[in-house]
Amino acid sequence: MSLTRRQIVDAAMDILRHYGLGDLSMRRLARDLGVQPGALYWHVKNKQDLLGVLAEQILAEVDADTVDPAATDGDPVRRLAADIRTALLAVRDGADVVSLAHALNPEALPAIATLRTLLQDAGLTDQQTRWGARTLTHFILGAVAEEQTHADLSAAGLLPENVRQDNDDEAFLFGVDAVLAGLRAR
Amino acid sequence: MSLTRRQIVDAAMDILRHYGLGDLSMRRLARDLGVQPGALYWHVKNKQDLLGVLAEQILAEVDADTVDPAATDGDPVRRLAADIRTALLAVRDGADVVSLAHALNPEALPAIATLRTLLQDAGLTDQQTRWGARTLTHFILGAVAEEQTHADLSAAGLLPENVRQDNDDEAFLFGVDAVLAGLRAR
DNA sequence: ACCTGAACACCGTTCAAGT
DNA sequence: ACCTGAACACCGTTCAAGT
Repeated sequence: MSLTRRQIVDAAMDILRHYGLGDLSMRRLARDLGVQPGALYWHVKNKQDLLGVLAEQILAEVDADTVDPAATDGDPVRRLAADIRTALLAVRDGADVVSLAHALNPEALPAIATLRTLLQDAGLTDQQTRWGARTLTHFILGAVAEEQTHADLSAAGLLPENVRQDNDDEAFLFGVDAVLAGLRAR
Repeated sequence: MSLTRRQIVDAAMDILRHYGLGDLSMRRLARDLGVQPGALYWHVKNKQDLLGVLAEQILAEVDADTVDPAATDGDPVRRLAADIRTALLAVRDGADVVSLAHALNPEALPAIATLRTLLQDAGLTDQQTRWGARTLTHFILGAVAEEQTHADLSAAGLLPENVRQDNDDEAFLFGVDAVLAGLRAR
């Protein structure tokens, strides 16, 4: 049986989950698959391309939950933001991976496109929707990336003295709510 | 005359300005300075340390402007945010460099600490201040990083089809204002 | 069609040894 | 004190040649 794109993506996801983005190299990936590095390039354009696929996969189950319109608890945007955060936290350096992918190709991530749709539905103008979605996206990715870096640092060695252990869940929702309140106040 | 920490930092800043973060390697830096790579490690702990110093320098002139309390035009937080953005935009990949530094050591960047101070002065509670500052910081760094990535991509090759050329200045201030309005509505 | 072998052009960091 | 030389353990990517 020959190597598969799926196998490559799965092995990459494994490295990400267990060792983080710093350990995810094409060579390490090839080693894990028992194959020469060059073999990967038959199935995948390059590393960026691979990271893009990983980013999509990290956010994949988010939309499934969100399509469900029956949930009546709270603001839908708030819920989607929380779901995205959960998905990012489920994978080591998830926020960094998605940030990279998002930087190179926004619009490619459905979960984030959905943010827009929901804002649009809430009755904002087109421009408010676009800029509002960008504001929220930057906040979400930045906040979770900080959480994960913090977690990595305190797991590995010392983090620089200040162990300001804020409640991350609360802080996150505080930020989301602030942005949403601000958007509606426009 | 022997090599100096200052020379190293200045040469690094030069590479950053003209070629970007992707070209800023310790070996390239050594080559530019006419010295062996190992020599750098006498003056600088490691690359992360160097990037931290660069981040501080990128944001250095921001505080100078902001200490001036005589300016009466508009919200001081809004002005500071705009000043930070300007400082970041002045250097290639400035937002990425500062994001890296901020991830590894928040509190180390005075300009960003000032954001907190200003929010505190505006009469928010301690928690609102901390979380509000985080929200704003993530937005600022994320928004400018996106601007610069976009600029890099359109300068280098093709950016993926969608040349959504929004007005970045307006979009940025829109985001800042939304967050600020949201904070005050709490 | 799919992969190996081998190369090209790089990295960050350490450290004995020199001056 | 400060730097060189040389090494260690890596990178991403390409591509002729094999099967």
